[in-house]
Amino acid sequence: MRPKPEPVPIRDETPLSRLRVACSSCSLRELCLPVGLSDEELDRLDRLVFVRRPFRRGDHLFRLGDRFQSLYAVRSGFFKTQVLMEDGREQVTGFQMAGDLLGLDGIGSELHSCDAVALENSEVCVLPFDRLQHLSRELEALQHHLHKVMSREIVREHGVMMLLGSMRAEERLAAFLLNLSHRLAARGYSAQEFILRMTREEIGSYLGLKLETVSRLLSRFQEEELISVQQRNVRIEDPAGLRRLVGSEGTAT
Amino acid sequence: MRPKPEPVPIRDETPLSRLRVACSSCSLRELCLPVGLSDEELDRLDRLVFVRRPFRRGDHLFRLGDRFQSLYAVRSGFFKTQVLMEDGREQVTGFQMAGDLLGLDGIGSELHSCDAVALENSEVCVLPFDRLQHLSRELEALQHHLHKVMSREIVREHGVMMLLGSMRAEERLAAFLLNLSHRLAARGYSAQEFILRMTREEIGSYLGLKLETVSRLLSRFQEEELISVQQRNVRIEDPAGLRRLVGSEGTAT
DNA sequence: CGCCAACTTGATGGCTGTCAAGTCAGGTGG
DNA sequence: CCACCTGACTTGACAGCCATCAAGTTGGCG
Repeated sequence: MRPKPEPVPIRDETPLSRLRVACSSCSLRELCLPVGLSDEELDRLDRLVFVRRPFRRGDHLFRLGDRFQSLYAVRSGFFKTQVLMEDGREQVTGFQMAGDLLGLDGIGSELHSCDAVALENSEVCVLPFDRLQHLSRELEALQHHLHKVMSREIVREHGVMMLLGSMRAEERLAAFLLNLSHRLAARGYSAQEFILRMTREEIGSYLGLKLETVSRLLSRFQEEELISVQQRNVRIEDPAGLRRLVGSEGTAT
Repeated sequence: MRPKPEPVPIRDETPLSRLRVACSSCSLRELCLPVGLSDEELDRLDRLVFVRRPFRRGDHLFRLGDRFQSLYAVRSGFFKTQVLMEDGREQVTGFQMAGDLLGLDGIGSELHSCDAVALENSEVCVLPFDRLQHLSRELEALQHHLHKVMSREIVREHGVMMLLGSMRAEERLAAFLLNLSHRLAARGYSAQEFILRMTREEIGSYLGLKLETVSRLLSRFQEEELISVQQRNVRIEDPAGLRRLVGSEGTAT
């Protein structure tokens, strides 16, 4: 059922793979963990981060049941996280792009409680959690930021619960498109035009809908001139119209 | 629409209301923040916790938009948290009982992003967050436990997303009843027989269902001899049968 | 005792799921 | 370079689950 992952050592410390990445010079600095750190603090964070080799579409960053050791910051590319039921049903719990953190689910039980899968060729920064925790005891700004990141994840999930529990299909999809647009814009990409990195089925799983419903709604949004869609290429033609559909700012992720 | 709260100072430090509560002697010690602290560490935690006066049914512990200052540990009673949409729709995001922590949503933005409402007469311990954060920089065990609590909240919400996105109505309600039963059992109450502290509408909101659907399903579960229900009194007659309905251990909160 | 909120139960309808054919695009091999 | 093949997507017809609307019923409380 689930393809065997290529064997990827969690902490390969050989000189070549332990290529250092400088948070201090990373373009994602403002979106990722280092927010608000001083130069000296950034330098200390730099010393515990190391890049892991790239992932290809379909590769698992971690799986349900894997031992938790590190958080991962997406450096480039796109991931999804999903939880599974015994009968095989799966629920996508989020889509992560550059600057987003992965692995927070594992802290509580020392085991990962979901799967993280690359949706395209991607690269992550590895943050060994014990060292991160140790450092955050010394750097107040880092500690505070880590707490904020976790809190924001909780708030994001509240938004998803609202979406799944109280919205109709068209509201969910409109909120999803607006959210994607906002997040891409925050990373310097076009808010108006973008490429969906996930399938209709993955969107549907995230939104609690079937892929046919997602497809039908995308077609209908196009007829109503809210968007243009061709395969995975999307252009938001009428953001205000989409916002009207949702009845809110579309803040849910 | 929303009843005006009775004015409740967030930090009333008058001698009477600042009754000290000893974590070290609290019966919830094993469920709440102090897990794994030494005597000396417990003592230091004690010094920053103080009890707030009781809440009555319907009182707000905090509201969307309130300034975030403290976490709250439920000492007795029952709360719900909910998020609101502009058009008035609301989504219950959780039910909190003794030992559960409230307010994690506020850390990220310094503002609370949901409402917390007492479902019955209740009492909470107030944990000023800046002092908690400061102390957790010195006490590794406290720091680690705080991270675990936040991580577990994220995992809990994954479970709710699974519930809302991938389960049918009867599965959701069965999972809900099993979860309530487990949590009450963990606190020393009967796992078999308990009182629902929330209305059918609140259950429905949490589960993404209408109150009529909840009511119908409870009746059907009773016909099928899975439970006995009379108003808010519930007795689980056939936990295995409920578990079979869910297809999983019913771990979602 | 009477009121009201909470709850139950029935009838009906609509949104979204299910099943079934197609269509399209990209990649591979001849 | 082109034909084929496969996975992803679209679209239609139909069905079922759950929402909606509408009466009641119950229990708690003033």
